Amino acid sequence: MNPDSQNTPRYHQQHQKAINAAASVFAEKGYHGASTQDIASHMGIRQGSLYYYFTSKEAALEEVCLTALRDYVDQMEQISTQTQPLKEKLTAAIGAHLASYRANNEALKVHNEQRLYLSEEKREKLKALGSRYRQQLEDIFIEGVHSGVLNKTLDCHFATLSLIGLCNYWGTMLTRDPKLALNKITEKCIDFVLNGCLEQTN
Amino acid sequence: MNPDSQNTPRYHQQHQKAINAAASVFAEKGYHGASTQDIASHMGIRQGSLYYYFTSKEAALEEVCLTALRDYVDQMEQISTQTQPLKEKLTAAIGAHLASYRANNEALKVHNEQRLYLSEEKREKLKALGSRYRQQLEDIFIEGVHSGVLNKTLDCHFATLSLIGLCNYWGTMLTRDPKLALNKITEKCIDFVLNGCLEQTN
DNA sequence: CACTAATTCTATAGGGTTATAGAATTTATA
DNA sequence: TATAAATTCTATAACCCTATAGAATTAGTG
Repeated sequence: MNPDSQNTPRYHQQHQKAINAAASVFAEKGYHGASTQDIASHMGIRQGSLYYYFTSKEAALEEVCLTALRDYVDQMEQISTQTQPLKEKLTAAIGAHLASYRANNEALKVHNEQRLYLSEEKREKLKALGSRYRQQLEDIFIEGVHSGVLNKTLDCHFATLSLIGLCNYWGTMLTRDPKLALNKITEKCIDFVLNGCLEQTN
Repeated sequence: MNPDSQNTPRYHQQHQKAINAAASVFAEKGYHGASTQDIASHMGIRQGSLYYYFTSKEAALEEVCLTALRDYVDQMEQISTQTQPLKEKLTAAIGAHLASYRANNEALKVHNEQRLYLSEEKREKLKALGSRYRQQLEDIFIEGVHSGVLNKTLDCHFATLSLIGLCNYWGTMLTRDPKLALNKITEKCIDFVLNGCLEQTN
């Protein structure tokens, strides 16, 4: 394969199709449960032809995870740099997180559930992107504490991770049950994170 | 195999060992990523001999999930039927949940992450147990609302699922990072769930 | 249209997998 | 200790899987 044979429009288009097919198949069957045959069938080519677009099955998983994270981090970056009140920012962040699950973002599911099956080396690449995302979310919390909206004693790191855990949980639910209403879940998540469950005693 | 050859003490002991080995291997490599060879090696027998204890690899996964849930539901049952104030009950429930992760309860992790690879038929069996657990946790929330400790407008079902999502997230973290302190995480989870992040305005 | 480059295909090497049959061995019991 | 029952082993059938080589086809260009 010529080194720059990958610069044709068709290559880009098919490559993207391959990543989507891999995301879809990995999301449904898991990395080890899916075969390269499954991915090829899903995009209507033969098993062997897939290797024109991926150097290996593991490389396919890596690409799926990377694209998922990239889209995701970009979105978060936009939100976290906008100047708006905390609640709105948090709403935007949670909404974006959940919406991308509902938008059948299979790649995101694959990243969350399957990335551990990557070699340690490949996982390192993902970590950089992942922690950037986490940091931006954490910055929202920190800002909220400084502005006095959030509890002074809040452990922002813990809150950030908890919110991610919560969103991943409900994100999975949203992909699993199409009857769940995205905006209702989003609202409830925000209320849960901000107010907790206790009766306010004021 | 004689139908009641499974009533010897040795059979029970080895069967248990097999379930533990399967849990451990499935937890590390995932259901499809693990081979029956891996499980057999882990308990020091040959691959073929494993089939004296499991009728199939899938049956092994089912047994792992079932035992995990059974232990778990029993624990929750005890907690939810004790008469003590809400906060204590919730603390006990969260503590038990997280502690069983930290106690290297690999079976629980397998149940959460791998049960979708079971046939639908087998998953049905798990659902019954699972919803019993969820119901008991939800009862704690409902009781809290009635007694006036929790917010009157709280969606108890949503809160229950969110708590489960939160605990599963931190549970996974606890198994992944041995440096995390169980009691601190437990405390923080309770605080997060009860008070949320907002500054109280009283 | 002729020629080249890009894309896809077929075929296969070299593995690894589950599950089973029947032999060998260990354990329990009379 | 002999005998039966339970447990484990070896060997293997019958798959499925990844990755590659080289041929065939399709698309792009002068």
